[in-house]
Amino acid sequence: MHKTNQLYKGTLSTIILKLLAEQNRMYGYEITQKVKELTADKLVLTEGALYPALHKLEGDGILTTAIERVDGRPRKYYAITTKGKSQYKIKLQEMSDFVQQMQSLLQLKITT
Amino acid sequence: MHKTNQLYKGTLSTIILKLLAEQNRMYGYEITQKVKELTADKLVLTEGALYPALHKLEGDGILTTAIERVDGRPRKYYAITTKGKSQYKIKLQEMSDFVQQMQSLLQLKITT
DNA sequence: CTTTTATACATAAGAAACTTATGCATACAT
DNA sequence: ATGTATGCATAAGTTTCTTATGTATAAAAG
Repeated sequence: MHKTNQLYKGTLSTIILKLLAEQNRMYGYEITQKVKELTADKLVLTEGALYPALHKLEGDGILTTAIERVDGRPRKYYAITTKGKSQYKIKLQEMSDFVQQMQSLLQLKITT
Repeated sequence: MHKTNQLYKGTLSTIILKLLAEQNRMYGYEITQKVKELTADKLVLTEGALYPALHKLEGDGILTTAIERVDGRPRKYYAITTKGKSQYKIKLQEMSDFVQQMQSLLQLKITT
C-alpha cells in the first residue's frame, strides 16, 4: 500500500469507500491516482493490495462492477451499494473512535 | 489485542513504548492492566499479542529485562533503552502523521 | 477441601492484510 | 525499438495479530 508504515493496515477499504461514496463510480487505476493526488504522493496504493481489496468488497456486496471498453482497453468501474453506504458509516465511526483513542492514549499534539 | 477492529494493528509496540517511556519499568501483566485502565476497558491486550511483541522489542535492543521473584512467582520487568527512546520518538511522529493524514483524507470531525 | 478467579509467564496454529514480484495487454512518446 | 503510462490480475512470502493451549502460584469462594 505504501512505504514502511504498518499503521495503514486496515485503512484501505475505508479509503476506497470514502472515494466511492462521493464519486458515483471509479476504476482501480483511477483510485490509485486520486489517492496520490489527495495525499501529495504520501500514500501510494499498490496494485497487489488494491485489486484483491476491490474483489473482496465486490464479493461482500459492498461494491458492484461494470466493465466498459475505453481506448481499446477494458476498464472495470466500481460503484458503492446501499449496503456499502451503511458499511462506510460504520467504518468512518470506527476510524474516528480509533483516532480519538490514540490521541488520548498517546497524548498526541493536535496541529490543526 | 482487542475486539474486531483491524485499525489497531501496528499500534501495540507504540503503546508499550509510551508506557515504558514514562514508568521506568513495567512487567507484562501490568501493561495489560494499565491499558485497560487508561482506555476504560475499550482496549484489551491479549497475551498472545503482548508477549511476542515484548520479546521482539527486547531482541531488537529496544527494551531490556530483569526477572525478579515476587510472591513466589517470577516477574519479568521491562525497561526502555536509549535506542528505545529514539525509536519511540519516531513511532510517535509516525502515529501523529498517520492521524493527520486520515483526518485530512476522510475529513473526520475532530471532537476535542 | 476443592474449585474458581486473579496473577504471571509462554508458545503454536491459523487468519488477515498487506508487500514484492510477475504477467498480460494497449497506446504514446523517444 | 524501447521505455513510460495506462489498466487489469494473481501468487508467494511476511508481519502482526487472534485463538487456543500450557504451566504455575495464591487467594477467595463454595
